[in-house]
Amino acid sequence: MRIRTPLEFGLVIREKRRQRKLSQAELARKVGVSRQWIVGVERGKSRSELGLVLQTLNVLDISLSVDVERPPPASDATIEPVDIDAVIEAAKRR
Amino acid sequence: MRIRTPLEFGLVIREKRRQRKLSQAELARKVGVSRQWIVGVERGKSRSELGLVLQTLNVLDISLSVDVERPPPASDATIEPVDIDAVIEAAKRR
DNA sequence: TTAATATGTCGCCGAACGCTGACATACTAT
DNA sequence: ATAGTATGTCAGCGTTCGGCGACATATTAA
Repeated sequence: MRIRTPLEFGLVIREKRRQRKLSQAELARKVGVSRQWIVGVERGKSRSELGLVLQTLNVLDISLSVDVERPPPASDATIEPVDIDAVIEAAKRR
Repeated sequence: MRIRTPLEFGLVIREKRRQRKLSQAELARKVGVSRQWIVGVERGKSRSELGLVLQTLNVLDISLSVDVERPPPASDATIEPVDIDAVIEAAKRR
């Protein structure tokens, strides 16, 4: 599933926590945060600490991955233009 | 690529930023954060705000996803045990 | 080498964090 | 109904954030 927002993270976490039959308090203990913090992430709090969020995912065995593809922004040549004059200048100097 | 730590996030961001030939300053402007903040995430600062990190990934067209699989914690029956007495009790009452 | 960019680090600031503890309101099971 | 559990929210507190501006140190270009 594609993740774009903090809320989506929260929903995934909540889902997995329930699958695991853990209360917020139990999960909090395992992750090493307060129960209120769990409430926050699950509700999509955007300013949650990245590290704690990752820690939570790890505890719940939720694996996160980035696609290393190339979705070109729009349409443009990716070929590097060459400044021929600069090349010549550089060649002269050595 | 699997992401487990804030540092891994940082490395991916840095990589993609360079592919896009953006300076930290330019990326910062696009994301709407300070240049110092970019320095922080790229170095794996664990307490970076989740929302800003996601915003950065979006700007760089880095897509994030969670695997909805089931990597069983170890080995145990996932079959729910049934409390037969409880069921009978419940049936009596209605 | 020299100049220009890019990157990393510092201190100061107001704002928000995450924690504890306490309540209030669901939800469940008996 | 009623107790037990789960969840959401509040205030108060010390800590850290992320922004700004200023430097110091790479890295790159001429």
